[in-house]
Amino acid sequence: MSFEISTVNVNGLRAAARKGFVEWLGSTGADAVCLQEVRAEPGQLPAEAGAPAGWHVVLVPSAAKGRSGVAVYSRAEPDAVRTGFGVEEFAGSGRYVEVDLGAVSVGSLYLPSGEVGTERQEEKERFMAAFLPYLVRRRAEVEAAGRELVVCGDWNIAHREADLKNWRANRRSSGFLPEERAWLSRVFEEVGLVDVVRDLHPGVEGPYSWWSYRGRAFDNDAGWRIDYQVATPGLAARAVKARVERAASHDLRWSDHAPVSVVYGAS
Amino acid sequence: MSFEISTVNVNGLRAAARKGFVEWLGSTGADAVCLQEVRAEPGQLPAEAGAPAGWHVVLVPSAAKGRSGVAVYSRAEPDAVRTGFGVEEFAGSGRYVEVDLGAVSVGSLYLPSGEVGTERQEEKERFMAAFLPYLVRRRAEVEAAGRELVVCGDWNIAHREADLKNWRANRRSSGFLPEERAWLSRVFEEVGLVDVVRDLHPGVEGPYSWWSYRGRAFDNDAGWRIDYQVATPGLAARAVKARVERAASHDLRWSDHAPVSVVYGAS
DNA sequence: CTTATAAGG
DNA sequence: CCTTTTAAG
Repeated sequence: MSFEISTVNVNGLRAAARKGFVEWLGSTGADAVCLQEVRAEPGQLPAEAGAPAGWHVVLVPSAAKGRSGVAVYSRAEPDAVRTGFGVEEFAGSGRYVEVDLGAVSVGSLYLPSGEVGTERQEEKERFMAAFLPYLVRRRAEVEAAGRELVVCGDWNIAHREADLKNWRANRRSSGFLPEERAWLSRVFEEVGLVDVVRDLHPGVEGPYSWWSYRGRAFDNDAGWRIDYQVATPGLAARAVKARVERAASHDLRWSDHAPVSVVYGAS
Repeated sequence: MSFEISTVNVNGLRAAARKGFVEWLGSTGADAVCLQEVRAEPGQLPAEAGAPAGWHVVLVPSAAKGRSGVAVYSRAEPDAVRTGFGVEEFAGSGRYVEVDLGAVSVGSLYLPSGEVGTERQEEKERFMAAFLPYLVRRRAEVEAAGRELVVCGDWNIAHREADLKNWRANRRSSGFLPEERAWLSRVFEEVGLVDVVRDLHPGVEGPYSWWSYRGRAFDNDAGWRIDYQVATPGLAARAVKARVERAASHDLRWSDHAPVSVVYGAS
């Protein structure tokens, strides 16, 4: 049986729920949906967003109110849930959760956004340094058990020039720094995980998954591809279809990111 | 010649301007309009609200950004402008301004709102204690010069039971405390200024000028009369008509207060 | 419930 | 530009 996974940074689930997330969730064919930047605790959400009928919800908020927060919504009940990735500094940061759904472990990642020359960029780099060994370990564990892993989410890094519209102007911008791009290359080349959407669509621009709310970024399609599904090779080989659900108009947007969805065929 | 004065707490002029204040200002027949809670500096306002054609604007913001702020809009250019009332603690608080328009001085007052048991209630009481002597002095000065005075604004006190819908439930609420009501009585009885709207309409409930945004206060007309025109007896005797411009529907509200307007006949 | 603010993105 | 928080009302 095939299954579909979607991932989207909702930029505040309370606001997204008012603007169209609930309708999107009702119409998606996905079996699992990974969310980032929920920016709310379960009790702050309306039931149709926080406990929708037909879905199991695992929500890991940040200890800091109104910040970060990741979730996995799944039609099947998860067999297991793991919160965080075992690094003290990022415990309680609401940036990673992983659920087991049959033979696949599905992670929802919200990698910190940075700003060059600030402490937030240093935090982003510490996160990257801490998360890479976790990926190495998880790949080994998962494959030793005959299972697969996909880490979905907002990785806050565009990998190559084809992954953002204005790459020349952004060579010194956080999210496209050489050291960030090199780190992502290590995830793909050293750890051996696969950028599923790029694997299915080599040699195309984008598809972008984030457009700033500032200026005319959305109208000009001045986007970035920073939301990924990063999978073990065995699972990546089963990916048959990928799409980014870019809103048809500004009025239909309910986040500054768009859902990135992948259909995986039967094993 | 008769003239009309309106007073209204706009609860943030930027928000009010988006919701209907500009249209109201364009349709009013008033010669002078006193505003309270402007909550903006002139440069933060769109021209149609901050510098409308046909009006002279005197705006006194608070030193604290986004707080308080009073203004007088007048069709004639003021002959003089006085800011504050000469008490150090409330200098820069954006709570009082007075302009001279011919033989009448028009003040715009935003008396602090309080909350029982808090420092804000103590500040309200210090303001009251400091403002009363100012009124005494100004009445004497104005009348000695053969002029009149009207202090318009949000006094944040309902005087009598007829001045709020739920007076029993609010006997211990800031805005209807015995000491606040007694202070207003002193303004009327000792200082000898006149509550113009009540003088024209004795023995009626209200008319209320403020309805909380919380709950169903507006729909239930659970209002308070806390916005006043308080005038020297000579001017009060010339008042011929008063009204509160309560919005016809929730959708037409552009503030939690409504304009209180008085027509004064020729002297 | 609504207006501001500030920080975050 | 947008969503949060916090303070104020």
